Amino acid sequence: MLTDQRHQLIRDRLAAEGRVLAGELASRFGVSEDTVRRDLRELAKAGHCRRVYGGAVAAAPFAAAPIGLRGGHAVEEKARLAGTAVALLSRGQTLFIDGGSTNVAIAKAIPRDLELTIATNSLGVASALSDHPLVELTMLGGRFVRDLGTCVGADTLAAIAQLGADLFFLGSCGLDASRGVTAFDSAEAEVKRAMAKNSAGIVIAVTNDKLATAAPYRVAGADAIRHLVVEKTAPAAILADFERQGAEIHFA
Amino acid sequence: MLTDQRHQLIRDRLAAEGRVLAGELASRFGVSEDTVRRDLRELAKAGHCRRVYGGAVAAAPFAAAPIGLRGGHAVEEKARLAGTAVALLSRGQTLFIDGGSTNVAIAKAIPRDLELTIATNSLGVASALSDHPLVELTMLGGRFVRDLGTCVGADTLAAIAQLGADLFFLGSCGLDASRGVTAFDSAEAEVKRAMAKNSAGIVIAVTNDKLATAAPYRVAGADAIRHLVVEKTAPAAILADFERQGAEIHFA
DNA sequence: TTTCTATTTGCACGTTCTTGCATGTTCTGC
DNA sequence: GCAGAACATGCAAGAACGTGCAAATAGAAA
Repeated sequence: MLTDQRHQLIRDRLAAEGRVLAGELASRFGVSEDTVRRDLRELAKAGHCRRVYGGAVAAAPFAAAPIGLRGGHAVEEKARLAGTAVALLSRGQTLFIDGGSTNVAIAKAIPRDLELTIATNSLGVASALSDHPLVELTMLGGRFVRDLGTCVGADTLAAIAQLGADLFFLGSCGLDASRGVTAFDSAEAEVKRAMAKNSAGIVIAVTNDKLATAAPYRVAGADAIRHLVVEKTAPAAILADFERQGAEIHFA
Repeated sequence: MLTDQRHQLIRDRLAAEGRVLAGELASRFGVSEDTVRRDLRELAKAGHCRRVYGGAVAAAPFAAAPIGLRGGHAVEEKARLAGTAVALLSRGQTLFIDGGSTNVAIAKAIPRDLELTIATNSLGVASALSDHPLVELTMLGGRFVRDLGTCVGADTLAAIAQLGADLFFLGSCGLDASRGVTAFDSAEAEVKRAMAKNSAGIVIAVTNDKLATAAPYRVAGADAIRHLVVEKTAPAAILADFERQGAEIHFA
């Protein structure tokens, strides 16, 4: 196994789970723990992770994610959500992924050996996927909105209209059992609606702070959500409301 | 087996698997590992892959390589070219910028206080511009080509057809006074042609190694070039040919 | 075809890199 | 504070590497 390959796999695992254990990696790769420790030391030196006793944890991705990763605190939590979310994927599927830091984390967590077709209007997601050799990637162009890191507008909508997907990873929004899925921006909401319309199922992965909140623009009803990926500590009462409307709950 | 044939097979394998092993390729092709190493060295020099101990991995086309010292000179030279190229810009202009590392350098070099409208099909250029507050940015979507870091295809062409620009920064191509501007990829050439058609002027910034070279697909004649940005050490004889056909030469 | 030249290839050599082990040190949980 | 795990460091074996050189090969010229 190539050193570089090991490094990549460790980074994948860091993106998916937020942490790695030296011993576990050693047995997985079939190398000594010393070698793993050397790898982790180098990755830490390059800023890809932070070394801790027993392994390493994901570092705040400054350089890796130039766009729209504002929430630096919840990095590890988002990586955990992402790891659970990508477990929903299977080979050959077609996905819509829109913007938001959680969706960037999900894009990073997608295994490199998984064959997928993905369309996204997020520059961050596209960048994260640009080194996944088996992903057929379509960039949905349009007017670039700096604050969101995504493309919106008529061109974006026209491109979406020509596509259909198995799953739509809907990100960065308000989420309320009665008001449904909502967005902060009109044009953004329009794009999300178009993606939702052309998808067989919607997946939403959220941290607790998004639960039971709402934004001005409505995207879809809560009953449109097929998979809801949440933290272990999410309030059961809120989740029950979504579950009643047909959502499948996945705990990260 | 022909050298070019081997190179192509290696590139195919890199595209499919993201990595290759020197020993594996040697036995597969029936040549010595030395030959394979030479191949990998050349492919790496051409930017098609990154050399690692034991083999090579697919190159990240537009990823900034701050650590790599190998291309240190080229990076510095490209930054100098970029600085000269952005001096051609003035407030309120509309630009097309396509892919290539030189264009990413140019995008980075654009002053943050300059008001511009820019359309690009390059993920790297878009990322570089995503923190320029006064740039109105349009992402030209389409099928994403990993090797180029750009979007191509019918969607891209359709989006370009709706736009017009003052200047087109045409990147990463072969450049010859008689054969004109050429590209390595058919779809890429098509996009460049569309951008050229809808632009009032073409700007090309090249390092010396691109001068007097040609690729299979023709994009435009040498007489279409309005501004040619070159290194100070560029051969005067070659430049004279371009100047005769109407290009304005700018030394970085 | 034959000859000449330029390129490619394989081999030998010395060098560099990676890796696992041994050693001694540091950290964590009890 | 103690025991054990995790760690850093030094070291040696082996693999991978680059380079110089000669043989082999391809392509052009005669």
